[in-house]
Amino acid sequence: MRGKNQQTPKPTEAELGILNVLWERGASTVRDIHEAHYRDDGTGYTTSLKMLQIMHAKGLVERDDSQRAHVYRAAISKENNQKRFLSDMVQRVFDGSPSQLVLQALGGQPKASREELDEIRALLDNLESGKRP
Amino acid sequence: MRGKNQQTPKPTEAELGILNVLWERGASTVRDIHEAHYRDDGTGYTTSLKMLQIMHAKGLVERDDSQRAHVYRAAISKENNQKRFLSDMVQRVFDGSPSQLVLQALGGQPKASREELDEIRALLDNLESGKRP
DNA sequence: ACGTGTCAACGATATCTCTCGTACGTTTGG
DNA sequence: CCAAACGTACGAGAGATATCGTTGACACGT
Repeated sequence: MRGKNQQTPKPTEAELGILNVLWERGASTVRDIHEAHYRDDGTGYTTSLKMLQIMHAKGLVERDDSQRAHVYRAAISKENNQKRFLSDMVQRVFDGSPSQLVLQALGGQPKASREELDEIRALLDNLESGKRP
Repeated sequence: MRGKNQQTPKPTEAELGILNVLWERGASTVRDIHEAHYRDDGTGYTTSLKMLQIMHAKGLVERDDSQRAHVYRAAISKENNQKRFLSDMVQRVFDGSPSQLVLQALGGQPKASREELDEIRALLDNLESGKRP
């Protein structure tokens, strides 16, 4: 089905919520994920299950079905997913200019702390001094 | 109409494409927008029209219907929309940490030019010296 | 006055995402 | 040994998004 597709599709809203659980807890059963993420909103267990199945069909998660309760884990890394969303957003909202995004992000309401600013500055120094292949 | 709901909904994918055209060209007729944006993909004219009508109903665009060919213009600024998307994304993909987004954006593949890096550095200096909301 | 072409308005449809109910198999406690 | 609990699979269906066809109004040249 997806033999040639080099790229997994971009996760949807609900899928992202599940992926966040997997990135945080590591490999988990459907029950675990459901308890951790859908505790309050009254969502049914089968909804979680269906989500995982869909995500598995899309290649977003992998699973170990050797046990009765299948164990799912994220098939893409959190950082990779962040880059994916980032580049999509740069393309669609920031005219393909990453720095424009950075400027807007730094000037935004949720202010970055002093430490974080320093961290960013450090990264800037790193980028400027050594050209990384 | 401006009393209670001052928040326009977040633009969808297709709506964003149209908004980009409006931000670039300024106020335009449906025909203009259609020619500029849907030239290649064979999308019909009525599709463009319908999108503009939907966006108008949502408050994403305003229009001047004094002429026969109505003239549409964006009802939200590009910068505002960028902030909107940015904060949504920070929340959903970056655990609410804007600096994490910045770090990922700077470290990513898409080249950030020397000039852009300097610009970012300048902004950093600005942020550290004087606090201006 | 009339036909031709452009336009807005509206409804119908296809597709995607998310949710749940039901069916059915497996494990386990009494 | 059997029933209750737990697990997966599957399909139906609600809601949103995007696309298109059709209809009627209006302007303009001849």
